Amino acid sequence: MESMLRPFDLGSTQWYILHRLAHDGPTMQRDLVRLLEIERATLSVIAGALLRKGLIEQVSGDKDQRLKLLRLTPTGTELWHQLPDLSAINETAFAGISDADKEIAVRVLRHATERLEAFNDKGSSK
Amino acid sequence: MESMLRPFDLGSTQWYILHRLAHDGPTMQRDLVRLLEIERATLSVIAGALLRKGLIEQVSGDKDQRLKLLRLTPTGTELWHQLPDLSAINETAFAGISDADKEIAVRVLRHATERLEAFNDKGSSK
DNA sequence: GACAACTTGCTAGCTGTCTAACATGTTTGT
DNA sequence: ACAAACATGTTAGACAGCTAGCAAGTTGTC
Repeated sequence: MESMLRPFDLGSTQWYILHRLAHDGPTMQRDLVRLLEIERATLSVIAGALLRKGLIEQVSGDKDQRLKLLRLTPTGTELWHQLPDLSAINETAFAGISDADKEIAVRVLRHATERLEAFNDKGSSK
Repeated sequence: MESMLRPFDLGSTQWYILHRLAHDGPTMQRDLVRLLEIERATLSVIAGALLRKGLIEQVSGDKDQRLKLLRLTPTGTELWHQLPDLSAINETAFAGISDADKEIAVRVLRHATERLEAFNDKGSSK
């Protein structure tokens, strides 16, 4: 994914943000934190990169001045349409693997993740 | 893993390097690149961090002056013995998952990785 | 022996991730 | 109404990873 995006000077998380803005319209920064499951601070830096490149705009909310809305600029929209189709990545990776096996893999990883998060929370609260 | 090592000011890859040096003795930097499957440049930086902290030594080879041998210092050995047991991580993550399911998960991920690497190599040589 | 090719390591610059600490704005509770 | 608590975003400093390009040592070929 990184290597397909490199010619466009984009990273994978930058792509996810553009994807969201292109498909679901302007989005609150707060909500992107939940959607992408990254920290506020991480998003702040990455959004800063997209801002710097002029691909998105950041507008403060009306009612709640803390909230900031992210939205594609015309430049950003134009770039989005020029990007290659990344679905080949998924198809390449999982071609020839049965749905049953994919489901098992997902389940194993999800359970491991949940257990490690619980373990970590327990340890840190002590 | 990161959160268990944080109190000791170590990152996960730093731990892997110490692990190798503690269990298998001094190792050539070149070989660590293969063992950890990271780039030369990445190892260079991380070894630099361990050097800075005085946990390892870096010695140029006799015959081939390019080669550098990494080895634990007494300080590094001492720290290693104070580190907590990280095997709990593995046990926590995969407790209650059958061996068969674990094997399937490993297989799915390995195949996906191999296919993506092949895909990537093909694309870049064009 | 000399020059080319390869190997090894390093630095610079980028991406992404995190925690900690801070600034601001909103809500809540007295 | 004012102070405390909570929410949102930013900056700073770490860690880990990558590519590109440079420097230096080794090897191989003519």
